[in-house]
Amino acid sequence: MLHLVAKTESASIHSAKAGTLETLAARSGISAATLSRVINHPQQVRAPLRARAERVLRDAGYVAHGAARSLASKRSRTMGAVVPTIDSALFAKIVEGMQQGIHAGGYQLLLAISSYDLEREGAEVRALLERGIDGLMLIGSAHAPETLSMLLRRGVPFVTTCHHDATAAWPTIGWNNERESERVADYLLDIGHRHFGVIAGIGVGNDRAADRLTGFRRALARRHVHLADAAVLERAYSVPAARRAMAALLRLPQRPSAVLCGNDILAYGALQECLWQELRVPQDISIAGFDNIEMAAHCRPGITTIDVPAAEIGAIAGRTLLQAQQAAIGDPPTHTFVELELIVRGSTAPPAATHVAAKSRRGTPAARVIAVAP
Amino acid sequence: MLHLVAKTESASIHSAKAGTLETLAARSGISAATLSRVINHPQQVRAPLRARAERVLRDAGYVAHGAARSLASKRSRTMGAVVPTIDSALFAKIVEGMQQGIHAGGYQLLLAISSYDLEREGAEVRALLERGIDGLMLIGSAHAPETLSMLLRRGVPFVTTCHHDATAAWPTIGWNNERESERVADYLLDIGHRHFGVIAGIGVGNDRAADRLTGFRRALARRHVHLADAAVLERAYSVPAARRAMAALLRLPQRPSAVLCGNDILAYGALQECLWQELRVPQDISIAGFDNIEMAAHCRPGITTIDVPAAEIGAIAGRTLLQAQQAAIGDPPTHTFVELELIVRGSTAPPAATHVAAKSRRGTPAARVIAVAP
DNA sequence: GTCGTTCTTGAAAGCGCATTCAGAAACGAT
DNA sequence: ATCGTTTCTGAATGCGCTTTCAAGAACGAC
Repeated sequence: MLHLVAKTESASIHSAKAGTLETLAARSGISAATLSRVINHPQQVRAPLRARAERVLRDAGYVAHGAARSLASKRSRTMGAVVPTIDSALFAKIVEGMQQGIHAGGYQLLLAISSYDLEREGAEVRALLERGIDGLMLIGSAHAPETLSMLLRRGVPFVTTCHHDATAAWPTIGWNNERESERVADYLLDIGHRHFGVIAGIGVGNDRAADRLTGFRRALARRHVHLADAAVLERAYSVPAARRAMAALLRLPQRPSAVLCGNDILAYGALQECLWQELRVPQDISIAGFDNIEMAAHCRPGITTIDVPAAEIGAIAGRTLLQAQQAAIGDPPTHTFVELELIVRGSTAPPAATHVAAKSRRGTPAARVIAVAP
Repeated sequence: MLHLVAKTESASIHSAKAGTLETLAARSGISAATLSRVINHPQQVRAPLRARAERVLRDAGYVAHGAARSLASKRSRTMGAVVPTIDSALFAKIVEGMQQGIHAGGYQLLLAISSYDLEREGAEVRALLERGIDGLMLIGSAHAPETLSMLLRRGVPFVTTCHHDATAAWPTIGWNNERESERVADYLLDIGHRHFGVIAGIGVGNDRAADRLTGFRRALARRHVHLADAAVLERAYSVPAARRAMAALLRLPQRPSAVLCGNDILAYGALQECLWQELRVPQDISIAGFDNIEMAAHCRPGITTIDVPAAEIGAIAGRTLLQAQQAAIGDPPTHTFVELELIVRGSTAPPAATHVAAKSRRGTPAARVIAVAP
């Protein structure tokens, strides 16, 4: 290692002034303009000269000065992303997908984290704008008005993901959270559940969490199934918080036969609490989640959930932003509606006889069930 | 929403030319130089003028042009990070910690992903360098020589994390992976295990995985415990891969009484496979991991592992890089040695009598056990 | 061989900002 | 009031690159 250091330090002396195009121009006799052309529009330079220029560039180990490039070309070759947290399999996958998506275009990713705080999000967007990002991905539909206006005013292309809004003036890539969570609830209703508990994400500043809760509520209301206020808990997305919430639900006078969770983290926590309390899932209680993070498939029992193709969403966001670079401003936004699948696993089953006894079981199992795993 | 759009579009017309300092200077009668000073060195401008300038800036909704700033000031206020993947609780937390760490200094994070590929890593570093990052965080000690030389030549401060190397010419923030995994093995040896299986990460281009395996081997060798080649599996960090590996270990003629895993993902997969095969953990088999990701504490049984304070490591990396901005080049690097803790949970226990029978149990339980959870 | 075209190429003009430099203003001492 | 200092302020310069712009080279048609 030390050897390596010594070696490279001598190299640094050697190429100390390898820096600018100007320097190379002076040294090689090829003008800076031509050198620049070779880098950006190779076909504009005739083959022989181009070959020579390429050699010069390569030999000097030339690395362009991004800031100067951005200043002159008015493009930073950088895209931004602001996510609530990256310590979530869902957002991590989305970010990773986006990174891959823009990588093809030679773009780099500037990442910012909002911690589920709209104000903080605005500050981050501003910081990214200041860095001159060429495009931006935001999560969901809930944003401070100034955040959006800042974006619109600067004319920086941006997309919002994890929700769908065909009326938005910018591209959205996602699905209808209300409808999808309705589907989960409908599925549990279909297999006979009538007593529900809900562990939702915290809805403040989080449209996905709020919409999913709304969806749960609507599905139950439509079937005239009562949902007591005490049976609806909003909790941060963490396993311990979910466990505590589940424990609270289990203490309810009328214990739910099924618990709808705002995402798989919550569902996983709920599941664990049941297991630690020696309850059998799904025999004693059914649990459903949302997102289909890796863990949902690999815990025991597996968690019934809605699959979200996170990496793909990120990739689409990236590609959409890439396309927006060419597109004329004013073009109508392209909205990508993402089809989600309900994945039924072992964490859900019809309620035990005692629960169903008084109720008649109507309805057939959900039609859109895609995969059935143990 | 639509309303909002309309509103902001009119705003855009209003402040269309709010752009540059030059423009504001012309409009306000305050020179661009002073405006710039108010932004960067407020104390250099007398209070009355400064107040006026601040109003001008605020009213215009001025947002600096990062590229121009970078070009003129030679600093981009941007730090880079290259991680193997972000879809891992460990790296996600490190990145998030770093983001928080540099946020204080007004820095933004440029994120790149190497997919455990050293060549790709080099390309990403180059791309980040081109963006003019003021500092960089890399994971581990394994890097292409050109990557390091590029960094050293450009004189960009960088740190490497998740390993410790007091001889490195740049700051390292981490621990000794060999030694820590030795500790895990020692603990299992201490409680009586003599038949081991190992599910390690893939060591190619991943010093942490390789070192951890070396540590396991060394601990066993020191106690003269044989480890068959067939009992050592290198696998990608994924639950399904780990499950398959565990299944293979369980088919071994001499079934191990304890399985050492390269990280918690592997341990979790191994655990799940055992459970699905109706084996009791820890009665029938003990499993240990590394990293202490959230799941390790919340699965059943909990996984015995080494706790890695990931977010803190990221934060330290960020702060170190921040400090490096002021520091003179040539200052000796500060290496941060991170103390790790062994966390014993329910996934490990002394081997069943049948296993220990022939062996005498020597040694006392590891001294450095920190927490004991069910 | 000449003239009109089309390609190539280099010189030069910024991109928007930070900063140096020198002049102006303010201040203190006499 | 005057001069010497110190503090402010604005004009001008340049960061390194991309991109006109115009001159020069190459080429084809006659």
